[in-house]
Amino acid sequence: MATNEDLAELLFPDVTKTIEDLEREYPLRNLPEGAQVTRFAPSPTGFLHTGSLFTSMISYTYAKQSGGVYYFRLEDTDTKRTIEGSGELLIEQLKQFGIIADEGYTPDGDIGAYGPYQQSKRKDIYRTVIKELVRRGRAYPDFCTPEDLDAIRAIQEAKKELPGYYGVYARDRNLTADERIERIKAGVPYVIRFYSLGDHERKVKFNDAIRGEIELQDNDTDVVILKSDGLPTYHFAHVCDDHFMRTTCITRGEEWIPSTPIHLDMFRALGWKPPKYAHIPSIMKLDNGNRRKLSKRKDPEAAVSYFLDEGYPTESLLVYLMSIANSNFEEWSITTKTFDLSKFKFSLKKMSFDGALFDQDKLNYFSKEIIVRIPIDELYDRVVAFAKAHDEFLLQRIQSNPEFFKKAINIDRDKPNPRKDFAKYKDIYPRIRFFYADEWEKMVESLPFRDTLRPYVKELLLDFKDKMLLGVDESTWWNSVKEIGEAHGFASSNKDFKLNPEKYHGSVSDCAEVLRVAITGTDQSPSLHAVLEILGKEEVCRRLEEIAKKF
RNA sequence: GGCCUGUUGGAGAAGAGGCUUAACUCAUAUCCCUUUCAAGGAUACAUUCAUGGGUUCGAAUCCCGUACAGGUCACCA
Repeated sequence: MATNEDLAELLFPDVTKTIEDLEREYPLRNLPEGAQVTRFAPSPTGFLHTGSLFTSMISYTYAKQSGGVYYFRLEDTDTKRTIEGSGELLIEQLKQFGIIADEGYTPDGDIGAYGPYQQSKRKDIYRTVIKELVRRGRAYPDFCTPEDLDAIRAIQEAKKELPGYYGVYARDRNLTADERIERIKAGVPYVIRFYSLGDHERKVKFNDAIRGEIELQDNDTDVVILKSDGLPTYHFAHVCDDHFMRTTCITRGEEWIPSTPIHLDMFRALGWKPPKYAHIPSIMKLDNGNRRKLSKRKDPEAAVSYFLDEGYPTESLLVYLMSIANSNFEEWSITTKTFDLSKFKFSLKKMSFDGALFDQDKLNYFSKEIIVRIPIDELYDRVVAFAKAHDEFLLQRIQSNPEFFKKAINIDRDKPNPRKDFAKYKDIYPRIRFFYADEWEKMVESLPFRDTLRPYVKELLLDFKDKMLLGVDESTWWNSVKEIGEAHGFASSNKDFKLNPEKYHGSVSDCAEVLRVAITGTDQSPSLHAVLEILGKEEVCRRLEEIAKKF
């Protein structure tokens, strides 16, 4: 009569290592008390999701602030969904946000002593552990076909019982070693399942680092741990990898809460100490009055690349996400007058349990505050970098006259109450395009002069051209505008105009409006004085003359 | 359907039996300042904490039920 030992040998003849060997190979980390080992472990199935950035930011800061280790592991066990090169892309995008792993998978090879950091390269480890499990009767080959499984599920549905491979429904659970060996030798395809000793009627408790104690029904299903392609499932890989990589805190999406009993069941079977779990809430979006998870298909803001393409500084998104993670961050940043995330004391306990609605307004608010604090030279460099990556036209514009561009975006940014015009780099050009002669030419086709002002436009503009002072300080310039206005019947102050509206055509503000429309093509612009100084006398006169001619 | 988690303003949320007349921030509105816009300043915005009961001298805070929302039940993670 064959034993499980025989079965294990038949299944994994090439495995010579034992779990003890692995324990020695991956010793406990020598870290100070309280230091946390966290990880970000995505599957290479696409671009970085905003929720993933959120989770990785939390993992990263949690590890860093505790003096621990944050590493990156590639979970590439789903060969069907794997997208070539997306692992590299994920790392690249994370890097732009300053989330750089201490160890882990990189395109140029692994860094760190706990690798491989790519699940497809860890087969030997999984097989070693599973061999041991088989030997101990805690894992077994299951020969069910997908059709068999469907049939089981159909019965369960009909009987309104819980779906799953458990108890009497676990068809191959109680096969003898002989029967198993016989089928394997006959070449019947199989997967390896975990042999659960759990009791569904019992409850298991665990302490979530965010939510506190969670009580769930114990796992009693024999989940598959090794797929027919020889790769492990998530459940098993998580238990194995996080054990041998010595992760202390699992940060993962809240959708994993219901399967935690499976993981705990396996940790129990292996006699390993389970890590701490922190289930991170997902970022939500309002859709027809209902909350739902940010969806990559429906919501552009679900992809981190969207924010990069729009030209949000990376710290804007990070700061926004931190304000969701720990709502006291905002007050902290106001009192300390800084957005430096590394100085903020992050706490898992302060996280809220339900997912926040993604709030573009709030992001924009933070981003304006952040951009206005960037010194002009650095801002310039950043916009250039953005243009190089995303906007060829803007790049040409900037390079045609860098100093000119720099002045145009710097208007009134140095004041105590600075202008906060830009939430993202994409906002910049539309606001300053009138500075460029060709754009201005396009705009003058239809100028928003008010009808009541039109009769005075020509004379006013001509006089501005001849008599307005340039190259002087703002109040001197402004006085000259007032004088010209007065000569044409415009009150030199709004108060005078309001007192005797019948005596005037309008007030200085109307004069300024005429000037503004002519020069900038719009009735809303930053400080006219600054605009005129940047454009220079020659261009100002040219514009005034050209518009005057049209009247 | 079973199980789990959650429910405080338009949004993020403080709050942990009396310090709450429910903090703070964003958004919105109005006013002030002002040559437009932006910025800034001021004010307004939950008689009430999903809902119904209960405990208590006292509840957003504790207990029970109900409703609603989200998650999960794969050889996907």
